[in-house]
Amino acid sequence: MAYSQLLLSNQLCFRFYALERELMAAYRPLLDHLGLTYAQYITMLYLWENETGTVGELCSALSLDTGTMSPLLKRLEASSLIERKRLPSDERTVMVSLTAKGRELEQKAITIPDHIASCLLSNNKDEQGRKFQLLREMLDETLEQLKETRKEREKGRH
Amino acid sequence: MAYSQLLLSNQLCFRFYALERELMAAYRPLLDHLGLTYAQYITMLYLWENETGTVGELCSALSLDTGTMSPLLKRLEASSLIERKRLPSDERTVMVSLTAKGRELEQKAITIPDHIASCLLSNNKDEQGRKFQLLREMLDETLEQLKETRKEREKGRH
DNA sequence: TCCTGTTCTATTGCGTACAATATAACAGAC
DNA sequence: GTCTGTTATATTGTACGCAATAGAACAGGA
Repeated sequence: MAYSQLLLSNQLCFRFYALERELMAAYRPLLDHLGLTYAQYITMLYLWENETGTVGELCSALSLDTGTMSPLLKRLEASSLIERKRLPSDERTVMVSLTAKGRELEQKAITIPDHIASCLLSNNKDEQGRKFQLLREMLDETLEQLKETRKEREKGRH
Repeated sequence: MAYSQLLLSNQLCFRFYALERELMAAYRPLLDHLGLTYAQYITMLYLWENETGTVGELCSALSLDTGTMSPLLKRLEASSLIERKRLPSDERTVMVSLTAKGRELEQKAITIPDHIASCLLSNNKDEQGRKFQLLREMLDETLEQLKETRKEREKGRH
């Protein structure tokens, strides 16, 4: 027999894990229509917002590893949505920027947030709106707490 | 310039995405100690709780695809933590069960939930306890809503 | 200039995650 | 018993996600 803390039904983290994948499943048909994966989508979100960015800035903003970002950017470049150019001032740095085609794609994406919201919301939208505001705050707090704990852990190892 | 709904900072889903990976990062050093990944860990959680299960039951309980579960179980079997046997009564069905070694591993795992909780909690633990109760409820509601929407979407396609 | 250490990106290897497909075993109709 | 359709699992191919490593470019000191 299992210890109660190890029961799946008691695990907050399993809920996050399952919810994240269910969310991705909600995005998938919408993003298929744009020819993007979710990781590629948030990369485009960053670029629609900032026009350009280095690989490091993208990794940092999206909390992604270079081992994920590097091939992802190559695929976006292969789709002609972005360009990659090394800076003349520092040949180590790769600057990523939108192509015309990449900029145009934003028009196709603007309906996505509303569509996802309709998957998340049920009946009484007003109450739900307040609830999601609260949820967002709790997620931000939790994320901040996790990052802090992680930093301390990593500091302790040096 | 980007549309406000497409701003990363406004996206609830990006928070889930980032939080899920930060959570996995918190688990990783603990699970490394057991020689498990998170997906393998929740599979073991299921088996510690239920002793046995078919591949389909595991997939359903953990919301995982057979394409994920099948090789995962092979790795757990290679680590001698589980056994896989086809049922004599129905040769299509594979029954998964714990080995003695797999059952023993639970002892090493019982400290993990407390450790993760300490990564999630900050100062005033009492208030945080209530907060996480609320968070859990909201995650359950959201997950339920997403699954329902998904079912309707899939029903609509047939 | 040469050496050393750092920074920035890319690559490799392993383990998910999932769509699509394959395969074997079963169940029922005839 | 054979055919047909269904069920349960496995396999293949693509794309993350991340640790570890590699490699090129830069910065500063002797």
